[in-house]
Amino acid sequence: MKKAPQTIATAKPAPKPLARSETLGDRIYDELRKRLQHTPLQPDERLVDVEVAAAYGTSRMPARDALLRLVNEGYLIGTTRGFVVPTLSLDDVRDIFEVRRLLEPAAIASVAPKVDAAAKQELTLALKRARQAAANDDDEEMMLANMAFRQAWLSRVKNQRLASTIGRFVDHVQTVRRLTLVNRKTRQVVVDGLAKLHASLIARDSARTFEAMDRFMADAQAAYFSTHDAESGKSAPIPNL
Amino acid sequence: MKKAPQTIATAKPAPKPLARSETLGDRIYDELRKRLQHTPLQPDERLVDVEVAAAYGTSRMPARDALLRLVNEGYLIGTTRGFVVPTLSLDDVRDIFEVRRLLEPAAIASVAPKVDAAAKQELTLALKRARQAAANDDDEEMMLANMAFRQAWLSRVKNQRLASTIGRFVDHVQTVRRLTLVNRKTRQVVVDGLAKLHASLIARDSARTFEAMDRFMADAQAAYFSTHDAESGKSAPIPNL
DNA sequence: CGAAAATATACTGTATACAGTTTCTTGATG
DNA sequence: CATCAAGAAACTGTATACAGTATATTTTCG
Repeated sequence: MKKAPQTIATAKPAPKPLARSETLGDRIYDELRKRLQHTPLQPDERLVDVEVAAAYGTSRMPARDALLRLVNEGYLIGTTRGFVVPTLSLDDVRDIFEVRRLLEPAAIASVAPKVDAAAKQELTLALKRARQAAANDDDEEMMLANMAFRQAWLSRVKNQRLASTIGRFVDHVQTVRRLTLVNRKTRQVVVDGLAKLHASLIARDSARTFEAMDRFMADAQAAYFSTHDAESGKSAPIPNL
Repeated sequence: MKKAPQTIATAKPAPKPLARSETLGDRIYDELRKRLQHTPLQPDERLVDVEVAAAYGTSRMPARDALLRLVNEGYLIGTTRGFVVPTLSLDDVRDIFEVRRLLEPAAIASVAPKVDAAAKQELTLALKRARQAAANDDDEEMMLANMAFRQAWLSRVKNQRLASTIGRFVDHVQTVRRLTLVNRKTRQVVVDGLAKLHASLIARDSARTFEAMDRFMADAQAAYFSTHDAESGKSAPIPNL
C-alpha cells in the first residue's frame, strides 16, 4: 500500500517503528478473557459493548475491539443483539479434544527435562489440592486445582505458539469440562491422571510424561462422552454452561 | 453484563438472536488475507488503515477492524507508524514447524480413507504441476503447486478447528518457505515428499500417509535450516520476504 | 559542516454521532 | 382470546472528528 521512504542511497540500518504499547482495548480484552475463564457466561447472558464500555469507563470503541477479538478467538460469538457464549455441539467438543490430544502430550513432554525446584513445588501443590478436592467432593476446587496444575507446566513450555494454542482450546472446553467434574468417578480419573503426570514430570522422564498425558486425554475424553450420554439421552447441542 | 429478559414463567425455547451477517470489515479482512498469502509485503512496506479504507471505499473503521484481526492472527504486527509484516526469528520458524509437525501428519491421515475421485484428480494435478515446475526450475510455480496440493487435502479435513489452525501456521512460514524453494535440491525433496503423500493417499492408507507426512515435514525443516545456514552466516532474524 | 533542538507530519487510538436491522412491545382486529 | 401488524427499543456497524505520540524534517547554533 505504501512504500516506506527508504533512502536508497544511504542504506540506513532500518529506523524501525516501535511496537504499539498497551491500549484500552487490550486492557479490556485481558480482563474480559480472565473473567470468562473464571466464570463463564450463562447461555442466556449477553455482553453488550456499551455496557462493557461503561464498566471500564471508556467509549464503545475499545470495548468493541475487545469483544471482536474474543469472537475471533472463539470465546464469544457476535449476534445482532449482543455477544454471547458459543454453544458447542458434541462434534465441536470432539474436534477440540482431537486437537488437544495432538498437542498436549508433546508440549508437556517438552517441559519434563527442565522441571526445577519451583516447578516441582507448583506441581506438587496443585496435585495436593486436587486430591483434597476429590476427597471433599468439591468440584469447584477440583477445577481450580486442575487449572493450576496445567498452568504450572503450560507456562514452562518454551514454544509460545504451541502454549497459546493449547491454552485457547482448553479455554473453549473448560466450561463443558466443569460439567464432567460433577461426576465422582471422573474426578478420580483426573486425580489419577494428574498423579501419573506429576510422577513422570518429577522424574524428568519425557517419554513417560508423553505417554501419561496421552492416556490422560483419552480417559478424560471417554469420561466426558460417557457422562454426557448418561446424563440425558439427548444428543442435541450442549449448552455451554 | 446483561441478563436476557427471560420470562421465567413461560420458559420459552430460546428466541436466539441471529448470527451477524458479513460486514465490511469481514470483506476487507478476507481480501487482505488472500492478498498477503499470495504476495507478501516487503519488509519495508506498510499497510496504513486510511489507505486500505480508501482502496475499499469505506471509512477507517472497517479497515482498522480487518488490520487488527490480521494482527491478532499473526499475519501483521501493529506499530505506531502503520502495520508491517512480522520478522520471524529462527526460533519462531522452529516453533511453527514444531507445531505443524504435531498437527499435519494426523490431519492428512484423517482424509486418506475418504479420498474420492475428485480428491484424487486434484491431488494428481497438483503433483503434476510440481513435477513440471521442478523440471523447469520455476520456484514460483513450485510454490503454487505446493499450495494447491495442500489445499486439496486440507480442505477435506473434517475437523475445522484443526484445519484452520494448520492453515494459519502454514501462512506464517509461507513467506520463508518461498526462500527455500529457490534451492534445487530442496525442490526435489518437496517433489519426492508430495509423490509419496500422493501415493499413500490414493491407496487410502492412513498409517502410510501419516508416516509420509511426518518424514516430509522433517525433511522440509532440515532443508530449510541447512539452506538458511548456507545462504549466509548470519543467525540474525530472517526478513520475512 | 555537523549535531542538537524545534517544528511539522503521519500515523494510531479514542470518542461521538448516525444509520440500519433485528427483536420486543403494544395495540388493533378477527 | 389469539393472531397479526405497527411502532418502539436495543443492539451492532459505519462514519467522522479529535487527541496523542512517534517519526521525519527543518532550523538553529556550535
